Amino acid sequence: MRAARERFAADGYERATIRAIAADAQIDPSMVMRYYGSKEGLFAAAAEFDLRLPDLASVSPAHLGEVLVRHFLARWEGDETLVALLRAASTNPGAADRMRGIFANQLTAAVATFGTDPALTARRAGLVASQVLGLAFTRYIVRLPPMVDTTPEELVRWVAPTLQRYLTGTPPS
Amino acid sequence: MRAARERFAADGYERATIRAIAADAQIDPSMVMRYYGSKEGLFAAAAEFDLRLPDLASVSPAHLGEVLVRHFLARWEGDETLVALLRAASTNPGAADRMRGIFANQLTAAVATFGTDPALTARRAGLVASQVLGLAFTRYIVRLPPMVDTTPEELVRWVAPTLQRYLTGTPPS
DNA sequence: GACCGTTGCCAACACCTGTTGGCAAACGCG
DNA sequence: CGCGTTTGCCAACAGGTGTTGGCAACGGTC
Repeated sequence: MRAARERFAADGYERATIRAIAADAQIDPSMVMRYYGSKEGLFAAAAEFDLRLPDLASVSPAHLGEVLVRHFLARWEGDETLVALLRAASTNPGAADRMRGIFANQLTAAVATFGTDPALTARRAGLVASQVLGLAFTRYIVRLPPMVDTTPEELVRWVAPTLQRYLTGTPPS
Repeated sequence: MRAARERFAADGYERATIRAIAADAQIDPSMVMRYYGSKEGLFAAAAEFDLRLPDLASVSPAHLGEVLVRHFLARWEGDETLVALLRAASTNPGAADRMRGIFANQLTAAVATFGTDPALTARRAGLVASQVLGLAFTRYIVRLPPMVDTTPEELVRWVAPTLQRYLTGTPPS
């Protein structure tokens, strides 16, 4: 399972072969099939993920953005599942589905916990996702040098105000 | 060529097969090889791209963010080359290289045209890239509903202030 | 008309993919 | 011990991949 996540994170869905994963885990490829049924099943099991978002209702409203960026960065650096999902979502419809589900459900739910116009929560969550995923995409996938070289803390300081505005800012005219 | 771009944009690098591209273009797969040498060569030719960034020096400094988002959105909607590149960059190292080059050179150069601390231009460009690519990723690749349903003009209004701050804002303490 | 480069098509190669079935060994339990 | 289940491995299948070479038809040039 760890081997699967590593391969999926490093190579994406199509390049990560069952044979390579099995070799990493020092088992036979057919074992993978017997346990997970198919490659899609394996990926589905490997991409199980919980954002573990904190309860935003108990966060000082002025620090929502900061808390969120810090949380996402920590989650990303500590668990390569999200990177695997991110890579795979670009080419695999099932992975894109799952990513959509994670952000639509977990993130939108979190955004909804603190009082905001219900008609806008989905859009606010979407905008937050766009910045957070863009951060991950440029830092972990494309590896743009300025994004890789910047420390997490510095990124937090730059990006936090963005999320703060997406979350609590007044809608533009 | 058009068929190649469409396939790469829709399927990503590994799923887009030479045979399928050739079938779309109603030619023989071996013709593709003779013209472009290899699949990588074909992709390199198909992914040739110019952001066509406007001259930022001649833009009112207060509207830099707005002009940039609008330009990027128009560029993205009108030419699927960028989507192809974005999809492919997640799994193909060569495509990631090219994407890095495009944003490192073209975008950083544009950011450098208006006076800003040279030590910060790369970081500013990186942050802009993170928001712009995140926007594209959530809208065109993962297709998060709130990002797909929002009109370009509304997106401009939400995102412009973000880019504006990344470009001209004072660095956070 | 003779020549040569291009265009087009077909078949095949070598390789890798996910997936399947069978068969031997090990294990748990009555 | 005996027996059913699990574990592990090997070989093979069927299909798809990028890539190659050859061979016929065409088109312009002298």
